[in-house]
Amino acid sequence: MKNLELSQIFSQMSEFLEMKEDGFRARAYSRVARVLDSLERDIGDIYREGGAKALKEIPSVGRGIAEKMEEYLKTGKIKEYQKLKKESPVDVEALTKVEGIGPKKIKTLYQKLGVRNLKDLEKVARVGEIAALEGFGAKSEKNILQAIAFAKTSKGRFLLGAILPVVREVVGGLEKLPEVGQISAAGSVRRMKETVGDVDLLATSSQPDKVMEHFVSLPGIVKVWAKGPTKSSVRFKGGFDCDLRVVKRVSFGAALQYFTGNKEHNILLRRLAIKKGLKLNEYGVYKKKTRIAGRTEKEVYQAISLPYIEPELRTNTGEIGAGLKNELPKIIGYDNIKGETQCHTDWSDGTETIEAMAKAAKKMDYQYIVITDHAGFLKIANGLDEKRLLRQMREIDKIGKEISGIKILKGCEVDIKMDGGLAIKDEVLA
DNA sequence: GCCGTTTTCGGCCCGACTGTTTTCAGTCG
Ligand SMILES: Nc1nc2c(ncn2[C@H]2C[C@H](O)[C@@H](COP(=O)(O)OP(=O)(O)OP(=O)(O)O)O2)c(=O)[nH]1
Ligand SMILES: [Mg+2]
Ligand SMILES: [Mg+2]
Repeated sequence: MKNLELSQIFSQMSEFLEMKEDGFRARAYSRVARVLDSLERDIGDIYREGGAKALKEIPSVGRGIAEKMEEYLKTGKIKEYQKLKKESPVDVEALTKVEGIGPKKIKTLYQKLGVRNLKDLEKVARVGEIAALEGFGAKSEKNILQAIAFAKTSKGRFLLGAILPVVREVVGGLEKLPEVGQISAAGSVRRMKETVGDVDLLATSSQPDKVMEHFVSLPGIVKVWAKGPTKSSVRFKGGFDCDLRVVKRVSFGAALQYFTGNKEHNILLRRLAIKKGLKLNEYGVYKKKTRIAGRTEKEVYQAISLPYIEPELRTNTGEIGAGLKNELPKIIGYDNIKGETQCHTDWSDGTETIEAMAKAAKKMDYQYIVITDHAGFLKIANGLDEKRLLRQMREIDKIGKEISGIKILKGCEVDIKMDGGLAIKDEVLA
């Protein structure tokens, strides 16, 4: 699978082109890198099956980039990339990971100080050579040194499941504030992407300064990257960043749309707005100077002739085209889930009682819950033997009569013996 | 470099924060 390799090469080419002030070509390469990152299929398979023609059918891939993909798949090299790299032999991948360092600064640092990699950068910053540079100063030199240190301890992307508890905690810390109105997770967390690069949060308030002041002094923050009245960004000690945006109530929908992304989805919406003679930003949809939508996301989508699109679908994979034709798929929501079919209780290795589990399921509007504790010989999970299993069944019947509005069903996660048979007799299971 | 039921040429999303700058470039979301 060469998708990742190609994406990284095109990302670097984008930075090199930006150094050469070729902004639009740079954007084309950066776009195609993002497309490759989220491409489900192996680029090699696509090429083998359909050749360069199939490559060009990938959005944002045209003749030029298809040729480069083909060249890489055939030879393992891209001449254009090697040429750019020879012109500026710098490790753009590592250097751009330093917060605040981009292609233009890399160019200056290379041309004036010969900086090629992180080590070089740290060295020239330590001896004060950066501060003396035109366009830089004492502050930027200090920031660079700090940012290098944080880049070294950065953990990259996080699993959604690992970050959700943290999101709840930070949201909880902000909710306490009387100045905070609405608050919501945004970004890749709200889109429920499997991995997230950071935590994005949106709040409404008529006193944003107070909210921001509170935000940047939350416990566990090790660095404030930026702080302003509508946008602040911090690093937590867990190695992840958190961005907070604060807007007025009237802009909540537009801001939530903007901050939920993804980036390409946003750009497509904004282009759609332009086509209609409108302007879309995080404050609303505007006709000339007047805001015509912004309070809710639905309002924003409708103002540009689209149905509401669920966050999970905002991935720039055809959802806008589907929306225009009213062919959006229905996604399975929490309220579509009718019951729980696998759960453990304190009868085996769970922590809650049957009654507590049933009540929790009822609270979630489930119609039924199946109790499936371990059963058989596995002592490590406190598995039920036949006697206890039968006793549990009687208990389930009893609790079922006590709690109305939910059906408690009997089941179990039964061990399989070495000979392939089940560890509980059929008569008991039936 | 990509793209098109307004275009095969001429556009390409739009705004916040910082530092260094006397008016804005660079980076980031
Ligand atoms: N219009 C516009 N919106 C952007 C741009 N960059 C980011 N955004 C919006 C959409 C993103 O989903 C949102 C949050 O930015 P992030 O960089 O945190 O991206 P996101 O959370 O989608 O992915 P992540 O998992 O953090 O890498 O901000 C941009 O260049 N233009
Ligand atoms: Mg994010
Ligand atoms: Mg972010």
